[in-house]
Amino acid sequence: MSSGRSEGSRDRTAEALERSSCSEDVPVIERRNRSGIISEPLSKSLKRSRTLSQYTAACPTNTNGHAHHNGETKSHPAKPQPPPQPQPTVSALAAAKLDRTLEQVLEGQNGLLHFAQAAVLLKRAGMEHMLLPGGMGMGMGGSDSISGANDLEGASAADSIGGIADFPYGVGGGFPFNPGLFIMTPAGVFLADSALHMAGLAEYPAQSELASAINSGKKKRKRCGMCQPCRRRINCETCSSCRNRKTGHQICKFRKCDELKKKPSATLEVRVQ
DNA sequence: TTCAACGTGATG
DNA sequence: CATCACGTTGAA
Repeated sequence: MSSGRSEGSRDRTAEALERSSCSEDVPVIERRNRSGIISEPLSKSLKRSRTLSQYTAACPTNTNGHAHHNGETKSHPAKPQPPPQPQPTVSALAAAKLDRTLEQVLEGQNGLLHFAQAAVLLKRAGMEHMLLPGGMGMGMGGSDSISGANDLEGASAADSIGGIADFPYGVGGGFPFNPGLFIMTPAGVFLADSALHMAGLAEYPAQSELASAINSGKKKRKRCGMCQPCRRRINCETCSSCRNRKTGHQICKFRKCDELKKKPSATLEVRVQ
């Protein structure tokens, strides 16, 4: 049980450092691992933490100078943008992007499709008419609009669709989709798997998993990457989780995502009818 | 394969 | 309720 806690003092520094400066300027303590884990800002996936734009655009391709890190943990004062690769054709790029998007969306959102993304996916599946009768609204026009993360970001108006009240189509009004196809969460509106089936997207291998995951609530959830704890980059090394990391396999208490603290069921608000 | 971390049951 | 411990997942 209470094994050596001799390390309590030595990591005080790290803790203090972090405490005093929320703006991580921790030059020294950036690497400690081998069960000392410290520095590594969450798992790699969260290093490029899914910022809002990523939730919607889900496209880290740094092509357009649209580097726009929102809540991105800016550990580096000035991030030197790696040289953009020579752009292929727009359509090729868009296609690649879409594939990426799908993957990332499927993974990143715990199986929930963000509305904007869903729209794109549906469109890709030739169902855009279902979403947008006139091809208007939410910033997605023709296929050309897919070419940039911009429009998706624009579409990320969905992000601000905090509630159904803001829903552009007024559920039950002109909205062409069965509301039951959507899952409302505090983070936005997502497509339920039934909609994915309709869109033929269920064929994606991950989909069935996700579907069952959603239904059973059994899938490992991911940190949101945006809450305070998520943005914390240093383990306190003093909490029980840190102390018992070897056996406990738990993230530092101070880094535990707020979303994950909640019960999964509390996050998934499924609208039926 | 390794490692970080989530889920969950057991325990105090 | 907090903590511990283990199994497991998911990413690198």
